Amino acid sequence: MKAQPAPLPEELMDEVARRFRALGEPVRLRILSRLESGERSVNDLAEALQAGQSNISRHLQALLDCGLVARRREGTTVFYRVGDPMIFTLCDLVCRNARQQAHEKLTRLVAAKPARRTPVSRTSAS
Amino acid sequence: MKAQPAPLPEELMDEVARRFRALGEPVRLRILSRLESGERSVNDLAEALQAGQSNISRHLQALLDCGLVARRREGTTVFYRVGDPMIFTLCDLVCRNARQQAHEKLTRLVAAKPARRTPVSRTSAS
DNA sequence: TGATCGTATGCATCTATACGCATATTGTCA
DNA sequence: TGACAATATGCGTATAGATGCATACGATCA
Repeated sequence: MKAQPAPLPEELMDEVARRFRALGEPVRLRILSRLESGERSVNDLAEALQAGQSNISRHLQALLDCGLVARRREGTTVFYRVGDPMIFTLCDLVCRNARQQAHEKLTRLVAAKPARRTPVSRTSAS
Repeated sequence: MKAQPAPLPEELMDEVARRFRALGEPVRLRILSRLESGERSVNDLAEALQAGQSNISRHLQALLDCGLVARRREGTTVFYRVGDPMIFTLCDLVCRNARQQAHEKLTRLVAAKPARRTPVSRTSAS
């Protein structure tokens, strides 16, 4: 009777990684960004993002595999839409984080006393 | 001097992608999971995760580059800690998403075909 | 100063994946 | 049924990244 608190089941962790990896691709983020305002067809996206149709199709497939988007047929065209608005919450959080760090970086640069030329700028970031 | 109207399209999106990509690696997620309970040394993590020391060191470096972890020296050992607790919010969200989808998948399977007889109740994680 | 411990890194290898091109597949219409 | 439009996919190539091994680097201590 092992009532493990189950920190995180191996398998689930891999699934989580899969999703993060899906989001870790600029093109896919751009796709999702476009989908924020509504569903789009593959060609729409390919044109808007200046990318090959097959390329976009594959990226959409990857997002679909993770359930990050959903799709709907209408004749021969397929419209993709965001599968879970949670995505944008994620992006907002990470975005804030990135801005924050960029800001800190600048602050450190300015704050670092511009003494004589640094011989070997040691990353004091430890 | 160019005064961009949108100060965060391309470049910031790439930064966001960088962070998601950093999180899109099972080993790194496991590292962060271990760090949730407090700071750990490289060797600690390597042993706990049954991985090579150099491997863990590199993963930590990758996380550090994104500011997802921070570090502190104490003698010859280096202790890493979580850089922004936001990480766990992200993981929670994605985790929920993964569970949800797993559940839906099961539901669909059951609804699709009234299986004549449940062979063995599969461990429905949720 | 030399020995040692913990960590970082150069190098080689192997796998994953992004991309373009051509083509297959699927749905619609004349 | 044939032609066409939109999407998906097989294949080859190029690049990124994960991993292990050996080793360099940095800090501590005898």
